Amino acid sequence: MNLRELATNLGLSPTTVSRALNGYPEVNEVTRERVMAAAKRHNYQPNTRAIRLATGRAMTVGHVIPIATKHEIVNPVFADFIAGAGETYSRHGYDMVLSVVPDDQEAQAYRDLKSRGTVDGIIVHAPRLDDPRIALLHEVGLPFVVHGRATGTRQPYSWLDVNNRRAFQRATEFLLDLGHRRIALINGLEYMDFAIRRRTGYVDALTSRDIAPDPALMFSDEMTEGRGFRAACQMLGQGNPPTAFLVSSMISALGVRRALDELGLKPGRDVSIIIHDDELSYLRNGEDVPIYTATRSSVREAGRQAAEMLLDLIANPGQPPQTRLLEAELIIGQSTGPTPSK
Amino acid sequence: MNLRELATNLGLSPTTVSRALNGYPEVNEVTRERVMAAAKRHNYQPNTRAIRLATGRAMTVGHVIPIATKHEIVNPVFADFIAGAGETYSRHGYDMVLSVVPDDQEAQAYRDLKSRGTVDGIIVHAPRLDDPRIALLHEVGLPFVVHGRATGTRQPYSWLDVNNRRAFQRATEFLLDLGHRRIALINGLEYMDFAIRRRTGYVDALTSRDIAPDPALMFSDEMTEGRGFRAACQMLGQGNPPTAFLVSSMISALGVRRALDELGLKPGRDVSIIIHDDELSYLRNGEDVPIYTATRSSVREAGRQAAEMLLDLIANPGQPPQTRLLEAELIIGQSTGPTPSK
DNA sequence: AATCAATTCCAAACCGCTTTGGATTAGGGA
DNA sequence: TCCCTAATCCAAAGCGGTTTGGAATTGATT
Repeated sequence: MNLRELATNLGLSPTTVSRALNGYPEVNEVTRERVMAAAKRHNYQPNTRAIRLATGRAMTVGHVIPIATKHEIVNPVFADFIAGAGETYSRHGYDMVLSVVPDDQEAQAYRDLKSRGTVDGIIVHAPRLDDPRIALLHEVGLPFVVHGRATGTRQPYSWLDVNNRRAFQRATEFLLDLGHRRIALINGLEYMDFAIRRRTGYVDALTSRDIAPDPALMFSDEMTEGRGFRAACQMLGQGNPPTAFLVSSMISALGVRRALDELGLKPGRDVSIIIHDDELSYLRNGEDVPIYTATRSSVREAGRQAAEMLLDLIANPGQPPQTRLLEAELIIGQSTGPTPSK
Repeated sequence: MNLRELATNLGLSPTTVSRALNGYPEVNEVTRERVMAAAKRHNYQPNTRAIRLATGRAMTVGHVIPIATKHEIVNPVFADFIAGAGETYSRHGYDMVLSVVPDDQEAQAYRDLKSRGTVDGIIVHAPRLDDPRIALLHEVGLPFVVHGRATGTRQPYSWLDVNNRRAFQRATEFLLDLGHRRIALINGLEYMDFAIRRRTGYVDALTSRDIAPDPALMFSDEMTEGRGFRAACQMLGQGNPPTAFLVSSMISALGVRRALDELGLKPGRDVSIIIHDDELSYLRNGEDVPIYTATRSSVREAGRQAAEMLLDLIANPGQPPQTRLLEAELIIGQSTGPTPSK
């Protein structure tokens, strides 16, 4: 059932039917109701392909997922962010397309998305230091919102981010207040923007209490269980081991915990741990009471809001870039305690 | 730059240009090369919206992600499956759209996808016992491939699945061979098809050795860390505790491990653990040597293959349903050992 | 009664591509 | 030389909607 059929069926022109369904004022209310009823009765759904061609809008937003040919790791935060963003899109009648591309073809992927008219806008994931995608998307002329920020970028752009610096500063201060002086940082890869900001927060907190950051206590790598385990083992095995860990990810923390287990150390008693908790739905920080003390910020909510921002940008072109900084909560769990008197 | 411009630019008709670019035989090779060169030079990309309308094909496949309004958990396997499927799609010039919908609107989502012509085919995730989506999609007339199977379904349909029954049967036998008699099963929700099959494999292995399955050792619920922890605590706290655990998910196993830690039990020595390992990229079972003994099957590879199957189904309609059963490997890690003599 | 504006509807153009059904030209065989 | 086929190319008709620019009708105003 298409528009033309419906129209002849009603004894009306396609024009009128289209207008009736789309709420234009130049159609009699009585007629409109007739049309609406007929549309429902015949289960008429306008063909998206035709709408898109006619209006020139794709009614679609794109998410590009670069797959590294080497260590092909999917961002664990991705699924929940997508779920949040997806909610927003469907509520607004937008589709979401995911482009999975080898990471060396990412730029071309954006260009194609634009020139083929597949999407109206883009969400940029996992921004890095001096991320080239921002300049690229400006050049290409596709509205976009970055989930995170890209230190070093000159041009203004729209972003939504968690206040990573502040979160890790507060977490570090919390540990300092508990008496810890040897605080380790198990961070993500340092070309990732969030990792840089978290380190900054950590270092700031230490130096403002006249503690020199110890490079031996600062680790940054992919946030996997294995890397977390190794880093923790190494740090705990050295002469002057840390009494507390600040860990950028729940998953790395699993590894840290395993290291503690192997050494017979109990979190919260022998060693303190604070993690950053993205509230991933499949890896909750405890069911009712938090297991880990954590800086917490829902990545799904970030997805919802980033999508809202993007749709707004698409609806109102020429608008100046929008930014939104979310504050993480510091929640107290069972993984932190005063420095053991030894 | 669109087709018409390119054509006038070349002094040709749009017809010829279209045919030249799409490899039709009724165009002179010399002309074709001229056209190709001009297309590249002007960076011409055909508008997908127009192609879709003209050809009637969406060049898109859909994945519907139902979000439960209650326990809104995103399938942890989802991201990697999508990554795998996405690779296949981009290689074939297909787009992937994700529809995030409240779970009570899932049926309508499929209907819309069809009647609005948004997609050419669908991947069905996480099938259940007597899953109604299969009959629905047959009725709607949209090609689809199920990732998993749906016990109880009469009509034939295309699916790709891991041999869950066999995997868990072998794993159970392995534990039996090590001398274990009290083997616990920490399973997923029992309305999920895979969970049913895994239980069947487990029960079969036990009964064929004349061991009656003990309901007190069989747990099934959402596969979260918390539930795994609770189940393990409860089982280990009872009079006749298990000496081995068979766990349906890496994530549940994290909880089981935490329970063991709290009781001072060491995996592989005091208690054995076998998990099912989907080879999630962000939760590897050890970096080089496996931590857990596991039944292993890459969900990303499943995504790749399921997508191939679907594209094949789309390209050759009227084809009988295709099925593919992947065998899981049983890999030996450090989490299993003989029953402690005690 | 005549005029004018508002209301209501429609025909046709358009979005950018594909595809059908020729038309034209060149080459080969009788 | 004439006819037929093959090789090239093109005009025009879709695909299924939206949107522009009227046309017809109605009602109010003078």
